[in-house]
Amino acid sequence: MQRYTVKQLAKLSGVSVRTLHHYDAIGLLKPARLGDNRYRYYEEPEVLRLQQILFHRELGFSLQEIAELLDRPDFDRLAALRAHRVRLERQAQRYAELVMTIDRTIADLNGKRTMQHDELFKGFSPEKQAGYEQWLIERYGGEMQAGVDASKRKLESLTDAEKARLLEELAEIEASLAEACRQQVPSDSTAIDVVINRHRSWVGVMWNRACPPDAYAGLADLYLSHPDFRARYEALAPGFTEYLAAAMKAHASRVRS
Amino acid sequence: MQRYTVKQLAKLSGVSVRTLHHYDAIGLLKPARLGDNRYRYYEEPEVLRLQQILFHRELGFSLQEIAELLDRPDFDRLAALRAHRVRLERQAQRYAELVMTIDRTIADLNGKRTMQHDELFKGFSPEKQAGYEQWLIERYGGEMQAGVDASKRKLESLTDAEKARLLEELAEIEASLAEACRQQVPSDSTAIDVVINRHRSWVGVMWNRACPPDAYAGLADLYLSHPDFRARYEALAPGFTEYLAAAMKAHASRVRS
DNA sequence: TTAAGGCATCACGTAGCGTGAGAGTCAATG
DNA sequence: CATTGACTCTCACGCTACGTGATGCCTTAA
Repeated sequence: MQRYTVKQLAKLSGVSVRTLHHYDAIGLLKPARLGDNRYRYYEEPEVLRLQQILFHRELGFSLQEIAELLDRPDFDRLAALRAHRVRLERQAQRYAELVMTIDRTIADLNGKRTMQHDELFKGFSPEKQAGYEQWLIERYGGEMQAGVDASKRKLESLTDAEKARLLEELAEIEASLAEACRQQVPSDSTAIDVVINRHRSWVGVMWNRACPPDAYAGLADLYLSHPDFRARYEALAPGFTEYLAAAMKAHASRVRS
Repeated sequence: MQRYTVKQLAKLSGVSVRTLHHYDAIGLLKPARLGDNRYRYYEEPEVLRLQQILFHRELGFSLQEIAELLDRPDFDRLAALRAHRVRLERQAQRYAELVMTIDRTIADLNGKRTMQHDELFKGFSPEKQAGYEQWLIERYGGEMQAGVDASKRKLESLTDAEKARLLEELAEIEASLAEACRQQVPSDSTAIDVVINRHRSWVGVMWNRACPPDAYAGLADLYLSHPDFRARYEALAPGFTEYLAAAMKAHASRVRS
C-alpha cells in the first residue's frame, strides 16, 4: 500500500508542504494516520481527495466551499457550479469594463480626448436639466412626464459621488462607441453590442427601471434631434450621432427578435 | 476655505471613516492638519487626491501602487496603465477559461445521469495507455512521472460515462480544428483561439489541474513526435499535425505575453 | 447637567497561505 | 557509533484592505 509523507505528496500534487499543513489545520485534508513521531502519512483516498480539492480551488471556490462540496454528499454540486459560474461571469464582465476604462484613460493621457469634469457636470446642471425636460415634454407630450419625473427623483436621490460616477461611466461608454466609430466597426457587430448593452443599462439606471428595447430604439431619435447632443457627439468623432443611432436601433431590433 | 472632518469627507466620497483612518495610517492620504484635539481636518487638495485614489482603486491598483503613482511625478502613468491593462486582460481570459471548464463539468454531471454505458474509445484502452506512458517517460525522463501518475489516477477515478464524454469532446474539438485546417484558417487567428482554448481546458481536466501556457506549448512537441498521433491526425486533414502544433504554440505565446 | 453623537486610538479578525525559528527524527555515511 | 544532511514537527508573525467592536475624550444641543 502506497504511503506518502508531506513532502512526497506535495511534490506529487504540486502544492507546498505548508499548504498541506494548512489543509490539515482547517480540517480540509487530514492525513490517513499520524506516526508516533507525529509525522503525517497520506494514502490513496487522501490523494484523490486532494485532487478534488485542487480542481475546485482552480475554479475559484473558497476552501470552505470545497469542504462543503466534498463532505456533504447531499450537496447540490450542480447548483454550486452554476452559482459559481454566475460569479465568474460577473467578474469577467467587470474586468472587461475596467479595461475599457483604462483605454479611455490612456486616450485622455494621450490628449486624444479632452473631456473635462466640469464640462461633464454641465450635463447634470439644473438649468440644462430643466431645458431638456421642457424639450422632451414639448416634443413627446405628457406621456414622457412619468419618465422625466422618475429620472428627476433618481437624480435627486444621488450623492455627488454617485452622480460623478454615473457621468464618468457614461463618458466611458461614449468614448468606447466613438472609438468604434472612428475605426469603422459596423454598428450591428456583436462587439458593439457589448457597449450598447452597457449604454442601455445606464439609461435604465437613470430611469430607475429597466429600459425596454422599443423605448431604447426611440431614444435614438432624441439623440439625433437635439442640437446639444449633436454638437457634443460630433466632437467625439465625425458621424458619431448617426453611428450611435444606428447602433441603438440595430441593438434594439436584435434584442426584440 | 472648506474644511472637512473624517465623517464629512467619508460621506462626500462614499468611503468609510475607517478607510480614511487606514489611508492616514499607511501615509496614503494625510489630513491637511490636526486640531489640538487630534481631530483630522481635510481640505480641497486632499479631496482631489482622494478622488484620484478611488479612481485607481476602482481600476484594481493596490494602495501601494497608487501611492507611487500619485507621489512620484516622474512615474510613468502610461506604462503603469498599460501594464495593469495586461494584468486585467489575463485575469479576464482566465475567468473565461474557468467558465468553460465549469460548463464542461456541468455537462459531465448531466452526462453521468443520461449517458448510457457505452463501449469505451480505444484511446483509453489499458494497453495503449501503458504504451503512451512508457514512451513519455523514455522521452522526457522521470520528471514526467508525477504528471503521468496524476493523469492515471484521474482516468481511474472517472466513470465510464465520463470517459466517453471526455473523448467525445476531444473528438469534437479535433474535428473543429481539422475543419479550420482544411479551410486554411490561419492558426493564430482569434477564431482558432476559441477552439484551442477548449483543447487546453480539456488537457487541464486530464491533468486535473490548470494547464499553464508553457506546458501547453510543450505538448505540441509530443503531438508532433508520436507516430500514433500523427497517423490519427493526418487522417483528419492533411497537414493537421503541423497546424495543431502551430496553433498550440501561437496560443501559448499569446496567453503568456 | 445630561445625553447624544463624533472623534480618537488600540487591537483582533478576515483567506490562504509564505517564511522563518527552534527543535526533534530518519537514513546513510565515515 | 557518531555525525551529517534532509526531513519533520509546532508555533507565530507577515501579507491586503479594511470591518468591527471596545474604551474613552470632546463638543453641542435640550
